[in-house]
Amino acid sequence: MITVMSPYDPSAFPPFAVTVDLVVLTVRRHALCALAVRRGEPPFQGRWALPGGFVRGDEDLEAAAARELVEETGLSAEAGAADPQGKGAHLEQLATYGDPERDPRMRVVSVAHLVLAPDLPAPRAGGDAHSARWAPVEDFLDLTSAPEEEPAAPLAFDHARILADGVERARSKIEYSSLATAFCPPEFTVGELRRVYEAVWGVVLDPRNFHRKVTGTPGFLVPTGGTTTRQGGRPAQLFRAGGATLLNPPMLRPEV
Amino acid sequence: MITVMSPYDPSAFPPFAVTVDLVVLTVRRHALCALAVRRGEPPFQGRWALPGGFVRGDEDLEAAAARELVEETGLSAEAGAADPQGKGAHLEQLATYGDPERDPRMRVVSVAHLVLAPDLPAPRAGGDAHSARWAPVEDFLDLTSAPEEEPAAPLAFDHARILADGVERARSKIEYSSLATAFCPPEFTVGELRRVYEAVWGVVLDPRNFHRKVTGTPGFLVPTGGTTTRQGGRPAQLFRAGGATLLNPPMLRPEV
DNA sequence: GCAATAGTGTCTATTAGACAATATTTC
DNA sequence: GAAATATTGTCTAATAGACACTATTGC
Repeated sequence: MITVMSPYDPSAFPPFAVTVDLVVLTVRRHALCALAVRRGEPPFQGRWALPGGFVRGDEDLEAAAARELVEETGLSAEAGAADPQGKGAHLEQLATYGDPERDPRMRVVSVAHLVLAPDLPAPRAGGDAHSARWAPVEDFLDLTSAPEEEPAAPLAFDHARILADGVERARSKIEYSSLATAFCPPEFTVGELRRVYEAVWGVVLDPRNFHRKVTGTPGFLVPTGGTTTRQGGRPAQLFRAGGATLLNPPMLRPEV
Repeated sequence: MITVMSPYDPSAFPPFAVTVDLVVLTVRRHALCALAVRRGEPPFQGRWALPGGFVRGDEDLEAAAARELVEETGLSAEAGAADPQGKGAHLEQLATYGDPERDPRMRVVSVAHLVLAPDLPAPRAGGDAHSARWAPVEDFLDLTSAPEEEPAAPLAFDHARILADGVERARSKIEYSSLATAFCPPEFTVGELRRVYEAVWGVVLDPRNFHRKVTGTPGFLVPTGGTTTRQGGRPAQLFRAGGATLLNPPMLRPEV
């Protein structure tokens, strides 16, 4: 006999676990890197995975993501348009993954979040994660077009797919938003911002046209008055992120 | 005493219900319209709501959304890049809503999906929804900037927020993708496509520049050879959607 | 004829991208 | 001085948007 559930009767529903997984991206040494933790338990014991964990019974999804972020990295997160000057990292919801087979133990729906952070000291292994590390996203994804290549460090569960979606979101979003500044420290130079774009897109940009473009886009950058020579060469002006979230005109990714 | 769950032990997790909700959009009579159903049970009995329902225990999220769509509208859905010629409507995941208070009865996490469909005959009331209707999105949202205005038909739960997010997704996505064709029948004219953009964006576009732009964007439109006079005036060429999903150059929304 | 819609052509202001030239530091 | 990076300027090809004009239907 088949029992038809009343569609809005919440007393009869299949049991789900809900988790948040985090795609935490940063730029280090000219490469787009993701945070991974090593799994200490089955399944996929010993494999790298995205940080994450269960959503608590009285906790909002975004709060759960922010809590996991603090536990895994010590980073405080600021969601969405809040925090323009960037004490905390940028956090936004990415997508939700609910294939019935994605966790071999039971039905788990994972709400993935994307975090963009400035270059950080080595991650602290949070909670019971045996270890944590930053690694170039190519190590996990094999973004080369050679189909026979396997990723150097295959991720557990469907986390490679989630990471790929997060990377693609970051790559497209820095085109039309000021989000690239989330990868920079609170004060940064035009050259540092350009190296963020170059690392995330994997391209080389003309420093002169880039400079003219970003300084000419209203609301993108605000000069702080200071200068720095930390890149060598002529001292560069320091900027902080302006209030604009949507860039008009957008930055154009070359060779599309 | 506080019990700390092992972060990856799925035998200890708070109970969640997982639903899918649908933002189904179409263009009728020059207006962007959304599908709403009238709730037959508490809470919010008698109020309009987005169609949706529980995800089954062995069902993928997207499959659940497609199933609900068929049940509520009879529309078949084709996800993502599949089905370029459009028997089925376009379906994509929108976002996930999990505020602990969003359903007064218990913890419900809803994975909202966005559906874009051509103009359809009157919706058939599906399942136990007492009635269903298309209504201009402004009826539910109050997109006028008058803050004292209340929506004509306030939606149940957090569905106004979900609908607003879906409308914004549709508005931005037709800029840089060929998704506007999802609002058109399998064969359509440039003028019909232009009226889609005008309705979704709420603007008036120059027919001459629009024509030059869309016919000059590679992969956007493919002429079928036929013509029609269903709009009156000089017969217009018929087109179907080309294979391109990303438009380059993008369509530009005026007065941003 | 008039009204309506479709489609082409032309002009102009703006812009993306190439690249020359200059400025200011460290070594 | 050489090398590195920053910053400004100039040129050119492409483009968005305004809008004149022609084409083809129904009435």
